[in-house]
Amino acid sequence: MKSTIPDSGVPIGPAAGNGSDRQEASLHGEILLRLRDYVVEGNIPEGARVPERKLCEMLGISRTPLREALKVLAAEGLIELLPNRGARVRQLSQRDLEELFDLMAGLESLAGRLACETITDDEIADIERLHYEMYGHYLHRDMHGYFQINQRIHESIVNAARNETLKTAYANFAGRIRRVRYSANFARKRQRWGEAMREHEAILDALRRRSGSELSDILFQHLRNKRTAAIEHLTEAPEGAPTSP
Amino acid sequence: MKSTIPDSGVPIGPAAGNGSDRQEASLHGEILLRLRDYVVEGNIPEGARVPERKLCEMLGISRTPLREALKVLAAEGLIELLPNRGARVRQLSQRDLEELFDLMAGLESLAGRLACETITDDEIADIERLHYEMYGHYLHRDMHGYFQINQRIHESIVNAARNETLKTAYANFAGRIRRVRYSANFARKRQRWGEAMREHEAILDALRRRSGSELSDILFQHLRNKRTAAIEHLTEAPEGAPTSP
DNA sequence: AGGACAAAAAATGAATGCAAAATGACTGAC
DNA sequence: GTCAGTCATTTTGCATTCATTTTTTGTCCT
Repeated sequence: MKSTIPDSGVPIGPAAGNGSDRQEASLHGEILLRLRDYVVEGNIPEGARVPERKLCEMLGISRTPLREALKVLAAEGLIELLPNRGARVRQLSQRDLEELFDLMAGLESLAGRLACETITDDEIADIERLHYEMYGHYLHRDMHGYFQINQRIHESIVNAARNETLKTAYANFAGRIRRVRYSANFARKRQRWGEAMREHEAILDALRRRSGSELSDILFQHLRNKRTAAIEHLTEAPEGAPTSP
Repeated sequence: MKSTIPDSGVPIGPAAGNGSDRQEASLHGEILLRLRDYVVEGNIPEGARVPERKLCEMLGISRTPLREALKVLAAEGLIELLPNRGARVRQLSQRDLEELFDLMAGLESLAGRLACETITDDEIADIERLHYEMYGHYLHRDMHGYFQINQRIHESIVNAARNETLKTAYANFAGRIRRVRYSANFARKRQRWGEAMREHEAILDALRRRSGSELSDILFQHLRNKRTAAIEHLTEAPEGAPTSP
């Protein structure tokens, strides 16, 4: 057996009904979007070799635009290209994950600092609403609901920074760890959960006072704690592939 | 012929003696490195259209690997690809520059915070040496020398963070504004210069005390001030590089 | 039977070819 | 004299083709 890609019928057909209405003018752009999603969503096992041929017939295109897309994905850090041996989904070592988490922490910390400069009362009110909604989920021990709101809060902070470049970079790095992040979310223990809630309150407090420097610290520490929990969880339950470079 | 590329004989010959010994196995990798440098160093005027054909004969290759490299450069934000109308060097608006400077400030601020966790006394001593060397340049009003050391200090801090992912991201964004940054360096007025020196002393102080949170603040503010000076300078002298050909 | 070597098969990297779109120039009308 | 429309040329986007490199398969020898 050569193909390492799960052959699930027609995963990404040529003109398969794309749920979202986004459409790229060029073929390689279209391919890029679809392939990126396909990889980010974890449809290809980590470290699996990805024969161009296979992808070509999956996507119903020739190799040229596909290869262009692969180069871009490699530049984004999602896959890696081995010379003369094709592409493989990038395998993130524990160290890579730590570095990525720290980087994300830094970016969100920056977002918080910048947000304090320009955020409006309305925006803060929105975040407060989200916070209380999240608190409800916390009280009901609804982890999934909690986590979705949590994501939206952090997203709101990044948006409030009013820095598209930062937002793009944040999205890029988020994509790299999305697969892991997902399982990491559920790694949150009860104890850590309560802690996180308190941290979120502190975040709101600093935001209300527009104390950028404080918010920056709190956000960084908050995400640092999250990182620790996530990494712990991953080393406890190594999902299929053990971490080895 | 309305080639917008300065036709300086053999700008990047096929096997032109590359000063550095770095060599990529694949052609597209080689091309990518050379084209990136070529663009970053400002050999192509901003917003200039870049016909593939021209680049191909400049580099002595066919269009396929070139186009792959262009896609990657576009993903990196150095150039932009207009559908069916080729590539152009990305023109950075003032807003783009502000965003990039802030992002760089955030990354360096993060680097400082992380560095405080693991930096050794020797590394600090190295930075102190650089600092005093820089102080010498300051006293002698040697702006060029000052600036080179300044770069090395900031580089040392990023290295001390021991985060390759951060370092790569930092290098990427630095590339985007390198052209501007270069002229911005010389924008430093006397007054701002003295200020910068004091800030650098505060940086060293926080570093010695391993106070990550403080260092983070100081670095961000330091780079914020730099940003202001740079943007001011650019709006004062909007068109053309200070050093005319 | 197991391992080493060699040839076949397949995959990758790069070049070329072809259709569609865009650019530019020329012509003609007002 | 200016502007609009049409056509030729150039350029881009993608498919196909060619040349290496890698991987697999098959055979032979120990």
